[in-house]
Amino acid sequence: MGLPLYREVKHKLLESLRGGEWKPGEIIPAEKRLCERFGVSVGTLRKAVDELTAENILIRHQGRGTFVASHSQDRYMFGFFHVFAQDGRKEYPKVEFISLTKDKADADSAARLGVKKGAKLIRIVNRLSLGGRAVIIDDILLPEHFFAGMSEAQVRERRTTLYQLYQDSFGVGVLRTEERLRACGANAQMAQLLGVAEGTPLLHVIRRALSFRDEVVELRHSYVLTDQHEYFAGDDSQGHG
Amino acid sequence: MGLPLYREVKHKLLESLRGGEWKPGEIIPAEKRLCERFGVSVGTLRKAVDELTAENILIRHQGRGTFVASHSQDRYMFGFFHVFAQDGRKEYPKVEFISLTKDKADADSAARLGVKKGAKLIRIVNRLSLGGRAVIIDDILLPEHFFAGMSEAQVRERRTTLYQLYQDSFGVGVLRTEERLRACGANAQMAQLLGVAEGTPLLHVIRRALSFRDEVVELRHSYVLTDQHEYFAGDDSQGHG
DNA sequence: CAGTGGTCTAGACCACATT
DNA sequence: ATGTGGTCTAGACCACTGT
Repeated sequence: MGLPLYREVKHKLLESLRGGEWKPGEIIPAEKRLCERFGVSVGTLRKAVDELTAENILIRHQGRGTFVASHSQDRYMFGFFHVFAQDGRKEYPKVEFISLTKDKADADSAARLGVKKGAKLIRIVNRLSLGGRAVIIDDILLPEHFFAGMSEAQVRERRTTLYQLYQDSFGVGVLRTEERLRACGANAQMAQLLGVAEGTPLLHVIRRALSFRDEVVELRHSYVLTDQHEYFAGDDSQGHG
Repeated sequence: MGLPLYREVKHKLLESLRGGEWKPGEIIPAEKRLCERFGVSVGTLRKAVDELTAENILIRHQGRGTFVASHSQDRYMFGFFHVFAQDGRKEYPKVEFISLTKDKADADSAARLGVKKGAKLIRIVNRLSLGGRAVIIDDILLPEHFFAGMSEAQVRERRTTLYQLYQDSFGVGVLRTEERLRACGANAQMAQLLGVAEGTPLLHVIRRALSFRDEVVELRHSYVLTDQHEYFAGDDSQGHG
């Protein structure tokens, strides 16, 4: 044992979520129901749910209910997109599809994705603009076994974020991401796509997107032109009232 | 009122902290005492303290007591230093003092520090090494009114982190930081200090360090050589048991 | 209105650290 | 043994949302 009761409850909730009893966007039973189901008091149940909301797995709405987190335009903006104009203005990027190809994992991609070298990948390249100017190249690598049958049309014609596409069309929910940053010089292709000279310093963001089960679902290399923009690394949640 | 009781309690605790009733590193009264003092129940008091611990303002130790957060080597490593070897190894940087000079705020520094253009600054330059190799140049700008009388000897001979020096010698506690990242090419001085060619792409980290009262206490430009190292932007706190 | 999450209480007992 | 924070209960009432 040794495990606090509210942790056990949390694990039982996670099991139900992983098992698909409640899907992204759906409501989960009221606190009172869950208390009866698990045989605990409100305070204990709430502490379990508190932790799950802190981890962005559940979302509470007073008076309405508690919901399983899902990907929306807002959540994307709030939690996953970190590049802003230097003056701090927030703006949705305009996404321009460049290509979708099949590829195989090289040593670096294999290590970061947790697949074997040579494993089949789908590769998507996008160009993102902010304030009417090309600022970011996204080079996205997806293990094919999560996204079998993904077509160029699907990606090109979507009217949502990629993460919503993963979720809605492939049942792959991105729960959290982990980013590592470096600096590099623009190669010929990036230079051309961004309209800058070869060798221009770019911010290189390496993002791994993780599922519920902590599988690496996407590896994304973003190359960012930072002469007029900045990447924000702040703690998301601060309550300094 | 409209403000939940536990928020009021939190604010009262913050006032006592700001007023200096309890100083960094000191213990605060036991929960029972605080309950009596504020006339609330344990649960309510705990909820207030919960938020303050989540914000790294207080630290609880079961069986010992609750303490005001202070800067230690570990906390520095855990919360403020984000550059690691590519393979993920954590390592304390070796810090080498380069210079301490007096300076005046240019437009950019003034804006980021929240002082007037031309305000007096103290400027410290350090070189940091990881794995025996120079990897980071820190260019640190301090508003002089927070750090009057800071001497080169003080900075050169300290055996602690800078943030501990700020706290112990000037009563300036760094509570949280906010970082923005860009890419740039090495200028002549950086190139020389890092032993690379001029123009080499560097990661440029712009950190603002904030006090209790949300004053900007330090502006730090870090220039990082990322051929063998990466900057980690992950959420610190994750409890995926 | 009924149902939901949000706050709050007054106590109990447990786990841990220090004396 | 004492004092600390950590967990848990069984209720109560409030604030918000939808019908």
